[in-house]
Amino acid sequence: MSSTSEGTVPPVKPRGKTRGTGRPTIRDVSQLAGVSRMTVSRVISDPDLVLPATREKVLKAVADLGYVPDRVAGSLSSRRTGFVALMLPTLTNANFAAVAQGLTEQLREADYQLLIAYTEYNQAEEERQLNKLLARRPEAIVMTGASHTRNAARMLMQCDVPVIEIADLPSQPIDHSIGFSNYEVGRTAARHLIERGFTRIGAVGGSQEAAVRDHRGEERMRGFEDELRFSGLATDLVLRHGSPPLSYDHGAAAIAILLKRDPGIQAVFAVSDLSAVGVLMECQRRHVPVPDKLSVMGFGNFEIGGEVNPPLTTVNVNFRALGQRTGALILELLGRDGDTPPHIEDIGLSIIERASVGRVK
Amino acid sequence: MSSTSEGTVPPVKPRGKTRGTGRPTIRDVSQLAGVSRMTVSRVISDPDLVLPATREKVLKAVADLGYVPDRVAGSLSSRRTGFVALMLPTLTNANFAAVAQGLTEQLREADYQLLIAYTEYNQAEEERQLNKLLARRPEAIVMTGASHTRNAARMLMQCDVPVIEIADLPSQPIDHSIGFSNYEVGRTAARHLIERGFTRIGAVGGSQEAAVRDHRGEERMRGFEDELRFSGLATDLVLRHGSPPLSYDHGAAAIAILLKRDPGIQAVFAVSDLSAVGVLMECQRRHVPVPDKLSVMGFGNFEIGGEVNPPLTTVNVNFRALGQRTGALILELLGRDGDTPPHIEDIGLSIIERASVGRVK
DNA sequence: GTGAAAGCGCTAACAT
DNA sequence: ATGTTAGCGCTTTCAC
Repeated sequence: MSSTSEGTVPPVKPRGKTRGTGRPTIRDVSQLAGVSRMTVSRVISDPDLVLPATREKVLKAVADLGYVPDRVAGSLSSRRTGFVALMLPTLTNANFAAVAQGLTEQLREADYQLLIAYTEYNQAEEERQLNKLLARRPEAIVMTGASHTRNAARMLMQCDVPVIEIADLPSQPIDHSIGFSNYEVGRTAARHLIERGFTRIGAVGGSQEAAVRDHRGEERMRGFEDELRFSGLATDLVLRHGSPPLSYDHGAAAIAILLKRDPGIQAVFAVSDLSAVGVLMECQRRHVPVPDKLSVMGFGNFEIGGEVNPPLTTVNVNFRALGQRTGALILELLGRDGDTPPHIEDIGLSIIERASVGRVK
Repeated sequence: MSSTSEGTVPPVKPRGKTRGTGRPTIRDVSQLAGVSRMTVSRVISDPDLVLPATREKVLKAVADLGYVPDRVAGSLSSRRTGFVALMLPTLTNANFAAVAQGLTEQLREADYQLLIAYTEYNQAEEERQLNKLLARRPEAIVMTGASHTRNAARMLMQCDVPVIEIADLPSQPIDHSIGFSNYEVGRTAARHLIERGFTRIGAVGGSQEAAVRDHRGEERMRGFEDELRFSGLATDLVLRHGSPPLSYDHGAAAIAILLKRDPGIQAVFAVSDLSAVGVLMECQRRHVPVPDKLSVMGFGNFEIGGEVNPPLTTVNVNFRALGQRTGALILELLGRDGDTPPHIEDIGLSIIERASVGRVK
């Protein structure tokens, strides 16, 4: 690690804008190796096209110069950037991060690179970010969510690359879509609680009056409330409170409100596991036994839900697999020439039953 | 949303590779507006350089055509890509996501865009990703961590853009650095527990034999162990177990081992809050009262740590601020011409005292 | 305030 | 298997 005692000085990074030296270009490599620039280009992109002997000469020149190909120039010339754009509401949510992870896993092999933008759940910001993404000429665009500004939707329609809307099955897909129905998540959760005999059932989600809104979460709440209504149950314990991103403290505050509104509440669904864990923690503090007194259910199958006491029953969607499927679809789409009909896929959902939900005896 | 009854068909996204139509270029705009391409370029990049009347004409043509400037071409020509590269171990860690968030907040205004790569705590992967990042000609490079392969270090030395190593103060910084000492985190945590009178103190971290290693976490363990030793305490309860990324289940499994090794253990430090929360949950299940029987301390000030019962004492580093400071430094560096001396900054750390740590009476 | 010419570093297409 | 030519869409530079 440290320099030898021979008086060798540790290497020092050249600093500032040393224009004039600049980085080596493909031309420098070609001159050093005594071949044409095209040969160098071939060695980089498809080595088999070149005689082993020539290849070695070139590779040596590349190594000696520390040449790193310029994909900016390459992209312009070949009209292939190798970028896939990904629009996310936020990075600080394990499930969205898992989507990015899954996508990357698929795309890495094929040498595509993710260009991530995030909106903080703000549609105007989404439009602004989309513009910047489009300027980078991605070869495919992945949008999380199906709700866009008028302008953003137009831009997505007009751009000549595949668009994939994920994590929400849009009623009017722009192009391709892989996801699940958040509305069904809500209904499924409600059905699960109703089947277990509960009649005083509540839910906690975000306020629809908040400046920041989570359309997916609102859909889950709507599905939940509808299912209660269809089953002839009251919906007065469906609470919309606070603004996204909803986390632990949201659940803690919300359950306090509901317990006050009706101390006899039997079960509650939270739009997110994080919020549900908040409910659980608040119940611990108030010595409200879960599930004996109150059953709690969440959404998203976040890791923490499986670790708390009691572990949390949750509606599960495999977000990592969602990212992987999306990546696979992109590879397929970009492999094909010409026309491909829209691919619409529901990856479904499941309930993970754990101990936080009981049953009426 | 739906089409009118006038027989208007809903717009349909043109699919496949409709080469021939293609996107509008600056030339299309210039022709439609009846000006030169340079004038269009000026309207895009610095509108004040152009007469209001001309500007309006151009803007109208831009809107009519749905023109989106091509930054690939722009980057090649101007030799400014507007990219800042960010290398992260993983996206699925709230603190690293917070770094990205903080960075973005700063860079957004100045129209820089993050290019994120992640390594899954794997140095060979880091080198591969670094190559791909460099090919995109970022104007600055942010590396998380200070431990690189020989090749990666060389590439970072040779590239002619600022390099900032963050989240770990390197002993041999390549260029700039903003971070904190993970070793000091460990020592600080140990001191905190020792000051409270504990003598049978343990720690849980990752195995150094694992294929995947977290050098930052290992530093924290080293600092912790050293401090115990300096204070004349035994280190037989310092447990290195499992491979990163360490999460809840790691803590749960590790504390089980330590409780077996010495049921009299009084306090434990976990390299990460997630692991510490796992310890807490396992203690709940085993009815080991925290902090009365066992004190627990973590690192990272993850949100969940403040929500569990009892809330977790932790060593806090403001990662979001770290990202912001890094963004500010980059803006400063890129604003300057020529030479800038290395900027080395310790953002420090603090202890957040909560109820999970008690005191010997 | 606006335009014309040249060229960024690479690759597609064709030629040998 | 390798080389030559032309040009990707923009911005720099300099002229008017």
